Parts: sequence; structure tokens; C-alpha cells
Amino acid sequence: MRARLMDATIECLVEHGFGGTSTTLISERAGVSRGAQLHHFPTKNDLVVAAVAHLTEVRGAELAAAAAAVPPAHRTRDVLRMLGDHFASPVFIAALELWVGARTDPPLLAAVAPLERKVGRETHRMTVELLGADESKPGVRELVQATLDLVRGLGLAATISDDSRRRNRILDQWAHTLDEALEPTPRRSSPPLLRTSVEQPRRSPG
Amino acid sequence: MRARLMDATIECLVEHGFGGTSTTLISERAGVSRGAQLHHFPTKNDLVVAAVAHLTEVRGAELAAAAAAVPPAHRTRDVLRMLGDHFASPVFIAALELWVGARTDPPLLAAVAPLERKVGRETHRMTVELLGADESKPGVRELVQATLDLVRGLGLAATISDDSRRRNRILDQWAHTLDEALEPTPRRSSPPLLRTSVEQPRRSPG
DNA sequence: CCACAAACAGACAGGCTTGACTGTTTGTTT
DNA sequence: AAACAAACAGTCAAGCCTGTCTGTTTGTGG
Repeated sequence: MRARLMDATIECLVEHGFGGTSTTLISERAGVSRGAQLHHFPTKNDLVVAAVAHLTEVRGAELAAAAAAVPPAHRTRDVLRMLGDHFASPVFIAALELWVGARTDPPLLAAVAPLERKVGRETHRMTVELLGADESKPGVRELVQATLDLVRGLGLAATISDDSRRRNRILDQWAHTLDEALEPTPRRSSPPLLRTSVEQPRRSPG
Repeated sequence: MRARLMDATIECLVEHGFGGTSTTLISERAGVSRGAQLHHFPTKNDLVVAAVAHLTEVRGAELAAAAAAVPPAHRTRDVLRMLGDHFASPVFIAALELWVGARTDPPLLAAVAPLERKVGRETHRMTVELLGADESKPGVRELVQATLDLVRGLGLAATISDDSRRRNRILDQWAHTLDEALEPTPRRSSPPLLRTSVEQPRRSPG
């Protein structure tokens, strides 16, 4: 029952946005009477805050699952594809609505901010691991952060004009640039831009 | 009068968010009677759409002014600083509120989407020019787009937790990486990561 | 001075949202 | 079985938002 209400809240956020999400709509969507809803979540804020926490867990789980689904002998591009897909998914949209809504809603912000930081840290750690990046080298940490902020920006753009071709081209080039920058031992000297053809795999499992 | 109302709309978007912006609030903020407001903008949608157009012009003007203020003998970092600042400014916040609000509001989306594309194109062109990038080379265009999506992502993050140190570190590193990637003639062979010390200027005016 | 239209002012009704409130069912303990 | 609490159902009042409506001022052409 609580779970149904929180799920319905997230669905309403995706479908109607933060402003268009009313408690009545949520209870209807969840198939729960208004009385029951008010019993479990006395105020709208209680419900939304609970939904934020729930969404945080869902995002963590989806990210972990997506990470596990990345091919064992993967290239940088595979990792970026996974990240790009996550940051264009409904859970990200719901998080975005909450994020933006929380900006002008102090109690909600108090709930969203720490959880968002948590997801951010987890995502960062996961990305470092998948990329096999060495954060002890100066600049590597910042490049990983830049990568995550990039996919966040791409995800934002995707919410209103989903041009996936554009996104893929950008991520293609980013993968190449990232490879060049993260390359532990620069064996080839120069070509800083995408050679339109192949990229050789860099890593094998274990 | 019309201008006062549109300005007040944008201010309300920044202060109270899209959901918290009511026509009554706008008229109060503008110091305009409700009757006058309804005379100039019969519906809320009319007002918001007009504000979107107005905001587009303001953004264009602010960007142009910021671009003009970039030092004549500038480095990549200066351009990124300018972009980073713009995408953390109130006009960007207002645009973000409209952007997210428009996602679930078809008539608003119809007004926002084309204007946003216009600003995007202008910003892209301006950035290419400031960076002196050669878009005829494959991959360059995508790197510029990635840069803009990156600052958009950074701007989004800045709305709820303004960690400017983090942002500056990321942009420092990205400036360096971008320089390496865009460098027309790779004279030095390798160092792909930030040398913590100096970066030499690359361009002089004219 | 008059006629007319645009600009402005404020009251009002209809609809929606939130949370309080009363009543009913279910389950558990004694 | 009785007592009690938790879960559930639905109604209601207060408040806000939007857009319509009527009335007033300002400006302009004849």
C-alpha cells in the first residue's frame, strides 16, 4: 500500500510534472482511497519525501543492474552508453522533477539534497570502477565528474527534444577524448580527434 | 507595462519555481492590477509564452555581453568560465524552470522548444568562434556540443547545491583536455592530464 | 464638447487542492 | 468473546487559482 502510493507518486511526476502532481491524482492512480492515503502519509510532504527516498533506491538498483549488464570486455563507449541511457530514463526524469521542484521548496530540498549526493557518490564510484580509471592521478577525478555532468546535461536536453542521434555522436566523441586523456601509457603520440572508423578494445575482465 | 509583467514573471519563476508562479503573484510583483494584467495577457499561457520569448532575448543579450567581456587574448579556460557563469545565472534558472515545466505542458512546449533551439544554435556558434575551433575537422563539432551539455549539467547541479570550487576544478581540467583535443598541430606528444601548474596562452587577437 | 476605444481597476464564480473529520472494517490481544 | 488499535473509506470546509464580468479612467478624433 505504501509502496503503491510511492510508485504512483513517481509515475505522476513523470507524467504530469511536479506542479501537476496532486494527492488526489496520486491516490486515484494508486487505486487507494483518500482516507488510506492520509492514514499512511498525513501530509503531501510526507508522501513526496518518502517517494524521494524510494526513488533513490530505485535509481541505485537500476544503476547497479545497468552496470552489471555492461559487457565484460567493454570499451569506454559501452560505459557511456549505459550512463547516457540511465540519464534519459523515467527514473531520471522523476528525479529531475523533484530536483527542480526542491529548489524552491525548503523542506523537500532538505530531503532531496542528501539523497542526491548519495546517488552521485555511488554513480561516481561505479563509473571509476567501470572505466578502470586511476583517481590518484591528478585530473582523472575531475574528468569522471565532467563525464557525469555531461550525461546529466544530455539527459536534461533529452527531456524535451529527444535527439538520440545527436546524443550518440557526442558520446562517441567523448568516449574517444576520454580514452585519450585517461590512457595510462600514451603509446601513440597524437591523434586527438575521433578517427571515424574503429576503436580497439582496451580491457578484458579480471 | 507588458515588459514589467514579463520581467515579474521571470522573477517569480526564479523565486517560486514554475509551480509556485501564479498570475496573482505576478501582478502583485509587477505592481500591476489584475485587470490590467488580464487586459494585456488574457490567459496565463499568453503571459508565460511572452515571458519565454522575452527571456530568450535576455539570454541572447547576456551571452553576447559575456562573450564580449572575454579577454581579447583569451585562453580556453576563459571561455569555459564565461559559459559556466552563464549557466549558473538567474536567467538560466528561469529557463530551466520553463524547460522542465514545458515537458508536461504541450502549448508551453510548443513555445519553448523552437526558442530554446535558437539559443542553443547561437550559443554553439559563439562558442566555436571564441574557441577558434575548426568544425570542418570531424569530432570538433561534437566536442563543442559536449562542452555546452557539460555546462548545462553543471548549471543544473548548481541550482540546488552551489559548489563552485568543484565546478571550477572540473572546468579547469576540461579546458586542458579540450585544448589537447582541439590543438590543430600536436607539437608535444603526450601529457593528456592537467599539469597542475601553468597553461600557456594559445591565441592573440586578430 | 462629444463620441468612442483602449487601458486600467477590482469583484466574483467555478473548479481544484489540501488536510481535518467522522464512520467502518480488519486484525490482534486477552 | 470482548476490547482495542490499526487500516481503510469518504465527506467537508477553507483556501487558492484562473478567467469572466462590470465599472472607471485616460486619451484621441471629430
